[in-house]
Amino acid sequence: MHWSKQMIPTLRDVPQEAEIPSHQLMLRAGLIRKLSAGLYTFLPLGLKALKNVEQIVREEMDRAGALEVLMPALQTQDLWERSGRFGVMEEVMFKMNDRQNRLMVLGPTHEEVITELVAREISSYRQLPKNFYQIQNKFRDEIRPRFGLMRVKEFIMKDAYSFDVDTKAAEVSYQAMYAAYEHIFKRCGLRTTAVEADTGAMGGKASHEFMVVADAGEDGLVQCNQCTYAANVEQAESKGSPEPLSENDNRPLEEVATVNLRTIEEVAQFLKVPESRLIKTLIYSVDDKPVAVLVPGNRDVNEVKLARVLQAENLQLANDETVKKVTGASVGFAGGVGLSIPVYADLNLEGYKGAVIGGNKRDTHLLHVDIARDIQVTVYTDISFSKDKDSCPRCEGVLHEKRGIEVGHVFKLGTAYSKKLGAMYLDTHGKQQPTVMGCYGIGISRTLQAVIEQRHDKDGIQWPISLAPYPIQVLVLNPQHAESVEVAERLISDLTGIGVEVLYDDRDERPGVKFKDADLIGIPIRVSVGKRSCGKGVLEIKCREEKDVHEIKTANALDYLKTMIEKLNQALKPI
RNA sequence: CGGGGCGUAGCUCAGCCUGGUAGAGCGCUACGUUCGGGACGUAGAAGCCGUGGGUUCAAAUCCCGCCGCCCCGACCA
Repeated sequence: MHWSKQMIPTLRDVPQEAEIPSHQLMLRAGLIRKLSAGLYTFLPLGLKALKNVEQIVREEMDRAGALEVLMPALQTQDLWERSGRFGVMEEVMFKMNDRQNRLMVLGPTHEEVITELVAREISSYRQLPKNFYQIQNKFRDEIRPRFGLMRVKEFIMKDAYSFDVDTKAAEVSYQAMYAAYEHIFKRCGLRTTAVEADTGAMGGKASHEFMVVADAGEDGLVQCNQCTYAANVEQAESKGSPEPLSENDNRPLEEVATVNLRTIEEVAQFLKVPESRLIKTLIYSVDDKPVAVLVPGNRDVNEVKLARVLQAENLQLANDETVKKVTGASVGFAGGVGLSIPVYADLNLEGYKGAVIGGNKRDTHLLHVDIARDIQVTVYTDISFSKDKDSCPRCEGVLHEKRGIEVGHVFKLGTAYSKKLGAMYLDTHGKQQPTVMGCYGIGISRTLQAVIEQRHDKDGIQWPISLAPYPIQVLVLNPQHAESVEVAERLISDLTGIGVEVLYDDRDERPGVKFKDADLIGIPIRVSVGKRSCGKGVLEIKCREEKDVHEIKTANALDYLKTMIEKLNQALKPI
């Protein structure tokens, strides 16, 4: 492909709209252009790379025995009513009416559609297991699209759904997908970390997210420095901090005036104690009943964990009025002592002594709190967020907090959808059973951007050869120099002959411009031809990821390049 | 949706405070000189100053509304 015939609108300046490196580079390298917030056009180079991701995903899904289908993006609302998810998902769905005034939605995901299909088509254990996948556009009315392709309103996703006869068989399907995901991301040149995750609005029993560790990530995760434990912070078990939080203090409770000091920070500063010495008391409304929640002053309540512990449908911080009624004081002075509502205390607080807590009285806190002595705790349980440097819940190691981009997610769904939508089969005894489901997503477009986020330098993208729009780029430094052109075109024709697609920078530009653009768009192998190299009878070959330029005799160049491509491919082979 | 910022040429931005001829660099077109890491000269094209209203003799500039975009938060497979 001649550069002059391609459409590669590289930019010298960073567009104002882009903040993170991968987003900036996608725009500058001419991969994408924005139509509107959260909506992007893929330009030719971006589309080629995207299709390469798709192809890898397709190959690995096929290899894992999944069957490709394509479901409609446009769906009827009643399907969502039947699964009972219309309520939870309504906010993110684009909705419209057809000409018969039926309410339609653009699919944010496809559990409903596939389960409906399976309900109709599968009726016997003999037809199971099955795993269906598709690569298709999903639509979500995101509250805040951001970071280029990271979070958008329309994006490309691979979603797969497995159906099994029982939990044990479903586990096999789950593991097969987990393994396929490891292969996929490895082939994409990504380093990912699989973390235990919350299942959120998907429902279901267990899940893992595949994270690309990056500062620009939207999710927090913790990872053990010794064992393999890693989890989303939403989910991570908290074994607490290794540092001792309390001191041996057997003095009786004592009131202290804390006039207008409401926040943990203010009180800690005033009393000159570390924030961890305070006990944070929060009043929650749980399905309209108040409960008190106690966590160390330096930790935050994890509402996901809390909701799980309380088996709550609806959980929110209580309003000021309730707080006053329950504690007798306004927000800021609530404390766990002497409350007549259930008190849930974080595990980290067990055995706390010498603590400080709100006095349930305006402008008052209590000193020398001994939680066992002074507070009627209903139960100690894990309800706070894990923090950097917490002890690992699995071993003696220490957890480290990182940011991650979620590129894939695998869920064990159980039978919730199959029961609601009637995806039943007859077992060997002729009994009706619900299929046991799993679902597995990969953000294709997001993965593409995550690769750039992880593989770039100050000059531009560093594509893995598996995703690169072209594996090789040939620069003719001076198109006026007939011999250069001749040498270049002969090489290109040789490469094309063995099935290697080449980007040929034939533009009448100064060499510097071509070098800069080559680095920016990140083609893995660069071959330059100029007067100098022609004089020596060599070609200059450089790997985008390496510094050194290799001078290779023109006659040997083809073999050299073949080996180089092979080597680059080899490095991306899954184990 | 709450908080913050920004909308002026294709891109990056100045001009706005203190109202009076719409600017720079890059990019683009033509010609010439150049030609191994984003060249130089000359001549050009290109802007409803986001949008609607108001104030004023006069608005890119001051005031009000709206729209769009970006960031933080809340929210979210």
